[in-house]
Amino acid sequence: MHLNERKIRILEAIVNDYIETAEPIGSRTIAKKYDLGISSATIRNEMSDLEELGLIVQPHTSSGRVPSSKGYRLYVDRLMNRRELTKEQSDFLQNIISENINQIDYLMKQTAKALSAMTKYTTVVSEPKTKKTSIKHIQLVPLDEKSIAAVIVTENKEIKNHIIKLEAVPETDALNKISNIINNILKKYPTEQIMEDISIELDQELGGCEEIIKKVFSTVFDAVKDNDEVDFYTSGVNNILDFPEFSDIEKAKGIFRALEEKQILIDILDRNKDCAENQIQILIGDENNTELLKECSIIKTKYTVGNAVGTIGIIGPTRMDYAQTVAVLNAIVKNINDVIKALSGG
Amino acid sequence: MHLNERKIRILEAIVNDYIETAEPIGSRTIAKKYDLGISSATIRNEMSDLEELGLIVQPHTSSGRVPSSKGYRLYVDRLMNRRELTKEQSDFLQNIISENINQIDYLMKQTAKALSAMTKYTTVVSEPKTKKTSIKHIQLVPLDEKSIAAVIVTENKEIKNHIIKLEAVPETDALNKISNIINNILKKYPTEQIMEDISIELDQELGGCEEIIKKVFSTVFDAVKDNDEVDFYTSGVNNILDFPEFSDIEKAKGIFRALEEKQILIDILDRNKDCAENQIQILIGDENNTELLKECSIIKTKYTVGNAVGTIGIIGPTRMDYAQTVAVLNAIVKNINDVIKALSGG
DNA sequence: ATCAGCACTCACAAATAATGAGTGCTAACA
DNA sequence: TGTTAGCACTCATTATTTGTGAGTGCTGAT
Repeated sequence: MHLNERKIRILEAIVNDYIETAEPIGSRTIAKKYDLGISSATIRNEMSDLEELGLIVQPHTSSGRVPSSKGYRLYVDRLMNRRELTKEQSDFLQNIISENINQIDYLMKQTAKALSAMTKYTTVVSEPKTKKTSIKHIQLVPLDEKSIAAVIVTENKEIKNHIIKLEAVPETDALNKISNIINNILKKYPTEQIMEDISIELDQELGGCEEIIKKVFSTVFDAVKDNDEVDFYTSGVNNILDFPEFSDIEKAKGIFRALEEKQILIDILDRNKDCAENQIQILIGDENNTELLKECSIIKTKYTVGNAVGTIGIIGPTRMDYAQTVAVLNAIVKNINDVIKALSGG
Repeated sequence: MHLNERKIRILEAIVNDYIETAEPIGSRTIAKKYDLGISSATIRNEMSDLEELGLIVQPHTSSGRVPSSKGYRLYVDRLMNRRELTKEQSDFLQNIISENINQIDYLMKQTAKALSAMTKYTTVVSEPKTKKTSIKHIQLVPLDEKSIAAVIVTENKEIKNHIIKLEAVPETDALNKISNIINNILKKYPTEQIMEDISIELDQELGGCEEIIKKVFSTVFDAVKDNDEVDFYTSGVNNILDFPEFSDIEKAKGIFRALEEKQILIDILDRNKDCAENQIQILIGDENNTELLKECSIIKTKYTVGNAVGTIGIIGPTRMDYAQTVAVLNAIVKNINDVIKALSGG
């Protein structure tokens, strides 16, 4: 059966209408609402074909049709027209994102907030991560009589603090000296090697601070190791409840549960290693392979900070407004890249 | 009308039953289920009195009774028996809370998680705050060619990082020297005074680093100023959906909206300045003065870290299990105090 | 005082009917 | 041969009716 132009126009009408109304749509409605120049009976015949092609489905006999995953796929790949944001919309993004952002995590938070506010969907922004974190600089700072903080700067400019307990805390000057020794070691050997065998390093002249240095290294490495846990920010989770398809409380609960499970989100967001820079990926319905999210679609893209890569994902019902969301995502990624350039460049 | 012992026993039965079943309870049910030695007709008469006293209400004529806010109040103040946790329960808390916690925010997160997991209610833990933050120590750390981080240690041992952009970043040794100068200034004058007039300080010998120091101070003070924004962690928000009283999606939405509004939560949690250490406060129903949360109760208590004070709050339906929740909260506060002692003492 | 008994109320559930938006199929028409 | 008017049929949704049962308040006997 051939998928002629007319069938495609009808499919388009169905998708657009369903995105708008969330109600199954019938032949008569299409005939009245969209000026296709054919009667409802003809549309009925074509719809029957579209169903046979697996592009639309009937929730039950004698109800209107609804796009299937395959139907959305076709729509997204071939029919969806690139949309531009209005002036107000891009101004809104501009304002939120550029406003005095001086730290990555704040940028992530703001991005998530802006996206969920604009799209009315749920947004997840994952922290930029490299495969292996290598440490660039360590500075020890006194906290109180019995503890110091190790401030760690990683190669991609994350800053992490870790508290270390000591019998007695040296003077600030001494701490600076120890920091220096540590940094020299870091400069000389790659992080992994030190992690493998700390003792190699301890041959050097350490000015009688072996114990502290050992403690610092072991704490820091523990921190780096458990660091493959990805952090992310979620915003607009409650928007879920505004969609009629999730007004069934059990469905809503399921989605909430999924959004609560870090691992589920990580798996989905991470599935873009194959994907090119600045490209937007769309997972429709069960394409995300998560039972709890099988009625959701996810639109996502990578963003990079140095050689670290994070992901921005927008989660909505399968009938989400793909064109609009893609436009918003495109716009925000551009803004983010500017901010990041400013952050790391100057 | 006198509130005799029998009336009180009946009220207690009503409250206990309603906490358990969430269903209005009638005289016959009480007579059958609770061995009060009186007939349903007598109970009926007494219930009529209890209603007149405002302690119970009827959702509609010819339905069972439900405790009113006043009824819960009486229950909480006079009837509720102190409960002890079972061995398993306190072990559970012990495990979650004591497990290698070395930073306040991690402790907060774990606490929120543990409480919501145990109680099945929603938990909010607010960050310990002092009225005025005074800075104890500042350490500058190189980040890249154009930026440094100011690591700030406050009097109550919070650690904050702030990125500062510079034309050119000095050597590590020079940064250490500048850090020293800054710390000397901090030692000499109270933070507020420096904040009021930075220029006072700049008379001193600054070794030609006026510009950097000025920049550091202004960044840091900005940070300290906007710091009166309280951070907090929320956990178990989705538990809301498990209560039949919130199975109406509009009600659930309202509560979610309230829990999303930082200011609402802050207002409620902060309302314990008058309250003694280690005391548990209970806000029943509309006592929290928040329209959206008028069908919720809040059980909360303060905890202190140094001279900073945070709050732990548990939010549930008005028919929440007060006795159990108070017991859990008591137990966890004890655990937390131990951890905090370990954190700051040694 | 207590309580069995009785008439009454009213939310809720089940059963029934009415509605209407949708379908597929057929036969006539351009 | 593609298009379409017409018709019988389906079925979710809504409204209506009819129990049912857990509850009440009141009364009069113990």
